[in-house]
Amino acid sequence: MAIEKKSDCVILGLLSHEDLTGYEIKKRMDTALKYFWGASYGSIYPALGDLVKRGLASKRDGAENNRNKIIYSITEDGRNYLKGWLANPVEKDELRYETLLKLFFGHEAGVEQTLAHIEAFEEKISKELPFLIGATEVLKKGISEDDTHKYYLLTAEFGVKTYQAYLEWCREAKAILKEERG
Amino acid sequence: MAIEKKSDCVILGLLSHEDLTGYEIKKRMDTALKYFWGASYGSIYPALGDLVKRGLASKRDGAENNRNKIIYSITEDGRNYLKGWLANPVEKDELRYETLLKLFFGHEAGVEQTLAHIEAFEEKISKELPFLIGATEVLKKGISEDDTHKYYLLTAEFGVKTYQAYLEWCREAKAILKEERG
DNA sequence: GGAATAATATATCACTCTGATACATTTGTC
DNA sequence: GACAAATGTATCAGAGTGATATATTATTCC
Repeated sequence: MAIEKKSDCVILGLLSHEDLTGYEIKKRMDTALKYFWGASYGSIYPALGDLVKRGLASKRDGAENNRNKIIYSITEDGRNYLKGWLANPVEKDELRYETLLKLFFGHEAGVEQTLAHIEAFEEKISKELPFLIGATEVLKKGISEDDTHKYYLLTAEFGVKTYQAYLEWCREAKAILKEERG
Repeated sequence: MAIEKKSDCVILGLLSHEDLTGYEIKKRMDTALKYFWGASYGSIYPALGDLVKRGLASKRDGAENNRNKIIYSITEDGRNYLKGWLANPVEKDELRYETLLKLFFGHEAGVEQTLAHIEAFEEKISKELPFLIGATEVLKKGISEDDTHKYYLLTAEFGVKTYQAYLEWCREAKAILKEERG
C-alpha cells in the first residue's frame, strides 16, 4: 500500500475544487492554507509534472499573449486517489514554533530577551487575528450557497480559537516572567 | 552573517543545561520538546559531529561496560553561538496539521469521514492534555528552586492553553457539521 | 536459571521539502 | 514613459524525516 506524498495530496485537493496553474496553487497555499499548511515552488512544480505522468492530473496550455501558462486539472484517477487519502486516518499533526523553542532556553538569554520574543509573537498574532475573524464572517454568510464553505469555515474557526488562546497565553506568560523582577 | 541551522541550536540549547548523549538528546525531543519541536536521529548525530568539528561542542568517551557511549558538552564558543541565536528575532512559527488539511477538503470526503477526523483529533488531544497539566503542576512547585523551571513552565502553559482551545473547537466544529444532517 | 522483550546507544540513507534564485513578461502606478 | 509589482515556470543546494541496521544491557515473566 503506497503511502501518499503530502504535496501530491494538497495539490490534488486544490485541483478538486478548480483548475489551477502552479503559480495559483502557490497563492492558495499562501492565503487560504497558510494557517495550517505550506508548500514551496520547489515542491509544487515537480509534483505537478509527476501527477501528470501518473495520470492523476492533466495539463493544458492556457497561454495568453506571450505569457506561458499551464493549467492543471484533476483526473478521475486523481479524484479517487484523493478520496483514498482522505479516508485514511491522519498520520501527523505537527507544531514547530521557534518562539517556544527560544522560550524553553530562556534561562540562557534572560528575562528581557524572553519577554521581547513573547511581545513579538503577541504582535504578530494580534495583526493576523482580524483577518481570520473576517474570513469566518464571509464564510458564514456564504455557507448555504456553497457546500465547500462549511469545510473552509471549520479551518478558519480553528484559527480564530487558537489565536485567541495564544493571546491569552501571552498575557499569562508575561505575568509569570515579570513576577520576580525589580 | 551566518544563518543558524535549527538542529544546531536545539542541540546546543539542550547541552547548555546538561551534558548528554545523542540518544538522550533524542529522548528530550520526544518528551519535553515534543509539543513544539522535533528532531530525528538523522539530524541529531550528523549535527553533533559537525558541532564538535566547529568547536561549539566537545565529546568525551562515557563508555560503561561494553556499551559505547559518547557524552557531549557545550563549549564556551557554543554557548556564545546559542546566545547569539537567542538574541535574534524568531524567523518562523509553523503549524502543519494534516487534520485541518483533510477538513479543508472535506467536501470531497463527506460529513461522516470529516466528523471521524475531528473525533480522532479530539481523542488524541484529550489523552495528552492531562500530561501537560501534570507537567505545569510539577514545574510550578519547583519554580523557586531552579530558574530554568520558569521557562519550561511557559512552554507547558502554552500547551495547556492551546489544547483546551482545541477541545473547545472540536465541540464547535462537530456542531457546525451536524447542523444540516438528517 | 533461562527466554523473550524493552531500553540504551550509534549511525546511515533514500527521499521529501524549503528557501533562494533565475528568467521573462505583463499590469499598474506615478 | 519609466518604474515597480504581479504573474508565470523552473531548478538546486542544503536541511530534515522516517526507516533501517547493528549491538549490547536491563527487565520481566515463567
